[in-house]
Amino acid sequence: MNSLAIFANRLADRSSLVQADMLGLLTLPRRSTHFAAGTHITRQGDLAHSIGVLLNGFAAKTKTTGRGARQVLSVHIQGELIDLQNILVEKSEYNVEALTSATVAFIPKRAMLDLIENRPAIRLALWIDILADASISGEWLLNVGQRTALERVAHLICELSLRQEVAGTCKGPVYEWPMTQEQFGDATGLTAVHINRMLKTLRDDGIISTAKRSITIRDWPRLKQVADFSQGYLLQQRLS
Amino acid sequence: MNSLAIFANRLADRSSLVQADMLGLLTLPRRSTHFAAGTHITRQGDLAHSIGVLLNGFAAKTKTTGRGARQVLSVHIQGELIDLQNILVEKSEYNVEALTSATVAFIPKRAMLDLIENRPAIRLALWIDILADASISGEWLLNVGQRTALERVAHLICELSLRQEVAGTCKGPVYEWPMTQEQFGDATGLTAVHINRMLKTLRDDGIISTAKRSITIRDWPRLKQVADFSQGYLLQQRLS
DNA sequence: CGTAACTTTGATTAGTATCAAAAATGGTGG
DNA sequence: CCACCATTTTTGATACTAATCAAAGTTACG
Repeated sequence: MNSLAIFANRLADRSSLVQADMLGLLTLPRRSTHFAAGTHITRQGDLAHSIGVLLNGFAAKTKTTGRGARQVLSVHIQGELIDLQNILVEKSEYNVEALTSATVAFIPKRAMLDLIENRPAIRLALWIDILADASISGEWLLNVGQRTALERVAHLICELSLRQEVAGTCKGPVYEWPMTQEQFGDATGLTAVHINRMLKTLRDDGIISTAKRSITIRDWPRLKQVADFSQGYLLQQRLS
Repeated sequence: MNSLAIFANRLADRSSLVQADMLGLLTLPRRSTHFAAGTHITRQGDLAHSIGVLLNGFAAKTKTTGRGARQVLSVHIQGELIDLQNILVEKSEYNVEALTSATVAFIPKRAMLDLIENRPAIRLALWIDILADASISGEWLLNVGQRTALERVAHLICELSLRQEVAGTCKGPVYEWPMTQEQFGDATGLTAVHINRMLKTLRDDGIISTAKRSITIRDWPRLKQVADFSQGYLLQQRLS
C-alpha cells in the first residue's frame, strides 16, 4: 500500500477529492526517514525545504523560552502534517520532536506548492487543515490559561483519545498514550510531579486507569465533564 | 480614501499584489458597522456569513470555558482581519469583542472566496496572514504556559507595541494600550490584581510608565530582556 | 542483569489567587 | 461645567494551588 494513503484519505475527509487529486497526493515525491522516540525531527531556525507527513507514531511541536522552559504546542498523530506552517516561511519557528518511534515522509516544498497551485480541492483541504490546527491551538491556550490542573490533564486526555478514535488508529476504551509525564506537563503548563498527582486523582475516582504507554477511559462522561470538554473545536465536520 | 485601503496595503506587504489585485480588494462589497468598546462583534456559535476587517480601533478574539473563565486568544489592530478563520467554517468557535470603540467592515464570505479563487497573490497573502496568526497563537501558548507573571506582562506589551509600530499607527515610545487590566489578565492567564502588581514592578524599575489608555516604554532593551521577547514569531518578513 | 529513565510519594516553599476596600478615573445627565 | 455613579486601578491581608526539593520504587532498555 502507498505510504501516503493514510494522509491522502485524511485530506479526502476534509474536502471532496477526485481521482486526479488522489493521484497527485499519492505520487508526491518524498523521502521517508525513521526517528527514535525523543529525537528531533526538525528544529527551530532550520531552513524549511520540505513538509513532513507523519506516517506512523506520534510527534509534538515544541517551542522553548530563552530561559529554557519548553512548551508543547501540539501533538500529531499518524497521517497528519507536522509542519505545514513552514510552507510559506523560510525558517521554522518550532521544533518538531518524535514522541514515540516515528516515521516521517518529507515532501519537497516545491512539489507540495505545485500540487496546491494546480489542485483546488487539495488546496481547500490543506487550508481547512491549517484552520483546524489553529482552532486546536486556541483551545489549548484556553486550557492552559484558564483551567485548573485537573481540568487541563483531563482535557488533553479527552482530545488525544477522541482524535485517535476518529482517525481509526485506536478503538476500544484503551488509548495509546504517547507522552511521558514530563512531556504531558510541558503540554499543559504543569510539572511532571503535578501531572502524576492529577492522574492519581483521576485513577482514584475511577475515571481512568493507566498502564505503561496507554490510558484506559473507564468513565468517558465523567472525564468529559471534569475536563469541560466539547469536541467542536477539533473541526472534524465530516464525522461529528 | 477607500475604507479598505489600510487592509489592502497590509496584504500588499505580505505578497506582491498587482493593480488588479488591489482593485479587487478595494472594490469588495462590504457593510461597515460601528461598535462601542466592550460590545461583541461576533459570538461563538454564530453562523459566519461574512468576514470582518477592522477599519479602526482594537478587537480581541476570546473563548470561554464552560465554567465561565474567559481567555483572550488574540488582539487585533487596525487593518487586520478579525475572523478569517471562519472563511471555511460554518459556525464560529470564538467571540470577537471590541476592546475600544471600533469600526468593522463586513465582507460577504462569497465575495471573499471568489477573490481568493481568482487572485493567486491575494490567496497567498491571506494564507500567510493565517500562518502569522497561528504563529502568534503559538507564542501566546508558550507565554501563558511557561513564563512567569512578570515575563508574560512584559511580553504582551512588547508584542502589541511592536505591532502598532510596524503598522505605523503609533510612532514614539508612547503606545496606545487598548485593554483594561481585567482584559490584560484574560490574555495572560492572570488576575487583574496581579497584572496591576506586575505593572507596578515594571514602573518602579523605570522600564515603562502608564497613563489612562497608553503605555510609554522608557527602556525598550530592558523590557525586551525581561519579556524574553524576540520578534521572529510575528512573521513580519518584509520589515524585520 | 545492570543502569538510566520514568513514576510515585512526601515535605516544604513560592507564586499567584482571592477577598476586601479605598482611591482614582471616566462618562453622563442635569 | 459640575456632580454623581459606574468602572477601573491600587493596595493590603490571607489562602491555596502548584512548584520545588528529595528520595524511593518501578520500568524499560542495551
